[in-house]
Amino acid sequence: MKRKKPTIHDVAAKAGVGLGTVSRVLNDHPAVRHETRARVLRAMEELGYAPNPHARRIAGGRSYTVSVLLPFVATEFYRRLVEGIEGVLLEQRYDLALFPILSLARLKRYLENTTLAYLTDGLILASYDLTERFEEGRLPTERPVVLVDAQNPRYDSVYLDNRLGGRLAGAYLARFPGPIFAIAVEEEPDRAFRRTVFAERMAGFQEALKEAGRPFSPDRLYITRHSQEGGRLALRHFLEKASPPLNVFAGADQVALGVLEEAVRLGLTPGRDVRVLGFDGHPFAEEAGLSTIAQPVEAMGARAAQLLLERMRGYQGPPREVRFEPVLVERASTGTPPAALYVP
Amino acid sequence: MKRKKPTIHDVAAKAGVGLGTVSRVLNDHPAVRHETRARVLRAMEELGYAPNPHARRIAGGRSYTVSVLLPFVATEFYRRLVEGIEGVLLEQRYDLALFPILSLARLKRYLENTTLAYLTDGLILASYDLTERFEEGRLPTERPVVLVDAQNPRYDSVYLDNRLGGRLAGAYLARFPGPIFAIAVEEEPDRAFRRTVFAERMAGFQEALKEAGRPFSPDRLYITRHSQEGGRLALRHFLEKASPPLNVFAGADQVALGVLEEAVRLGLTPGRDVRVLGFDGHPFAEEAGLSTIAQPVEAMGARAAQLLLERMRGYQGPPREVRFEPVLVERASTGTPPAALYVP
DNA sequence: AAGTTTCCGTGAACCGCTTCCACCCGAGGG
DNA sequence: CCCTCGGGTGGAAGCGGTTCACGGAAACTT
Repeated sequence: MKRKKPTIHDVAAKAGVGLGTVSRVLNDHPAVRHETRARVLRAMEELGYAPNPHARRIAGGRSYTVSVLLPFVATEFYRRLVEGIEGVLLEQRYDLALFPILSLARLKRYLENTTLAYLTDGLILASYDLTERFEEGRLPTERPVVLVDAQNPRYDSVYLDNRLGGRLAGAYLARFPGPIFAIAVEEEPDRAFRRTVFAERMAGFQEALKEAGRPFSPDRLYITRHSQEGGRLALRHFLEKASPPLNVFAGADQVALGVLEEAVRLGLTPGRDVRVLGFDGHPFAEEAGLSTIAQPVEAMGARAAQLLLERMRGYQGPPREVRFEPVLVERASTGTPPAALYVP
Repeated sequence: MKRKKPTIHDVAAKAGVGLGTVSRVLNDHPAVRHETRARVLRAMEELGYAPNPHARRIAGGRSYTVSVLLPFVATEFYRRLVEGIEGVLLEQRYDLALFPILSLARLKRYLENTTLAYLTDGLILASYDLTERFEEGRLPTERPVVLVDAQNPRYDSVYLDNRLGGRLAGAYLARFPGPIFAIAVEEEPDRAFRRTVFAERMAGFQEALKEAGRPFSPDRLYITRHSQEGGRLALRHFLEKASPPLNVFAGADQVALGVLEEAVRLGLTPGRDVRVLGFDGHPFAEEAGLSTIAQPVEAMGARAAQLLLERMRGYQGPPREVRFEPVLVERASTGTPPAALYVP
């Protein structure tokens, strides 16, 4: 005997008021006498009533849910990003629904406008700038949209200045003796998933090296997947071309970690024989004593959520671009600060 | 001049048919003449019409969306799981919405029944068995529910026999000379997030060792977080108690990787001085030459999705428990099969 | 040829909620 | 004492669909 869920009608009946009043209570409308409101709230409580987001949305109200479209890679970056978004949303009693873009087939589905993803109150698009795949560069939704980790002239966007990050890395490594190598993360073969962040980091890096009078030669660049294994392979490759000490800039912490490990495995001392600089500033970089160009991922997520909330509340201004700046964090892997990388 | 989205009415008018007919076309109802159907479809096409999931759901139909509640930890396990689920769903033209349980506060929110998560066509609950937090152990939803990576007598569930996995590990390591150590992954302090999988693995492990006549003494167990760093610390700890060769069973691949690295760093040879066996069978284990107790995560996800689809299509039988069995995969880290762990 | 079926279609009712207009009532103004 | 005004409230209309009772026409029956 499964009792049906109570509706607004049940609440109205129980509280002895009209439907409109219940709805007003639900939406914090001011024109309800305090005493009436209390009565309605009590009725809801007793019935175990909870409003139906579908119905609210259909009726032109809010569903109090925000969609986040993201590549669901099991990576620290997205964990941190979602955490940042979540923090702000939770505070405002909003819910979060994640829509992973796992495959090209799935992407196609998101390009149609059939999905729930487009029908919540707002949309955050992470990393992939899908807009270019639509006519006029607009997503098939009337709801507010914010991009994170991507730039776009048509929508609010929050991004990291990756070029600057690359420059910081270049300027820093240029100060050390020994040849300088770099590892770029390879782009997805499929154009749909292509991103430019890694390319930007490398561009900035080479720019800064040039300015420092130590131009970067292309044969010192190694391109690999976003994995530790990639870092390992890279280091071995570099060691065939030059002998220690050498300096390595990896476009991602994950990869840098691989370099570090391979160095140890080969009996080299990080920070002396091999200086390694990563990019991301993920928590595990700290554990590993990895110097890195840190990006404030959580803050970026939070900011994106804030921008979205403002739009959802009616803000109509022109698209805003919020630029975040990465910061160089020195640790043992580049040999400068704390004592040793590794204290047994 | 943003044109409003076309509705079913627009389609009906354009195609010169009634609303009911359009709806029937939408739902693949057989009682529509072929020619009429074609006309309606053409009208939809021309108008760029797409049905509104909220409205469909509200009207008692399907929203063609499935929710997955999961701990959003950036770990291979969940990536693989979601991939498995996604594969089946996509095939059936269903969408997937992820609801991350990031914090206790968020969990509380999911315990209320306000969220969208409970209002899609079905629900997959990963890892956390939230049911015990509700009266009568039932989630606040009438929709079908399937649990993965957890067992439950009230709902369909798909799980791995972790105890068996532990037994496999125990029986295998018991064959090698040298002391046997184990690393367990620590449980979340908060009861809400507590899981039992790691405990089960260890229980099976100790059981098998005992049966093999090599009972496990508790002081050879090290408990740590689910990270590589944890594996590192563990190995150093073990080396204080015994000298190589020794055998280590880690409750998770991630941790096992840390052991492997630390071994190399200390100049020990994996597979000879230190034999390491992980648990999970993630792709990176293969790259690293790590022996492991592999679990078919994708298959588990796929199966869960299938069970859910069956329920959504009306299957009414009693709860089903689908048990998956892990498999031992031997690689270089336990020294037996392929030549060397590491080929420069 | 009239009575049944079968096949297709139609549109009203309804899902659970928001919104808006109408209405009531007591207070303040003339 | 009559009017106006505005806060508080009730409920009809409508959001975009699904469903179901119902009906017209063509295809079968005797």
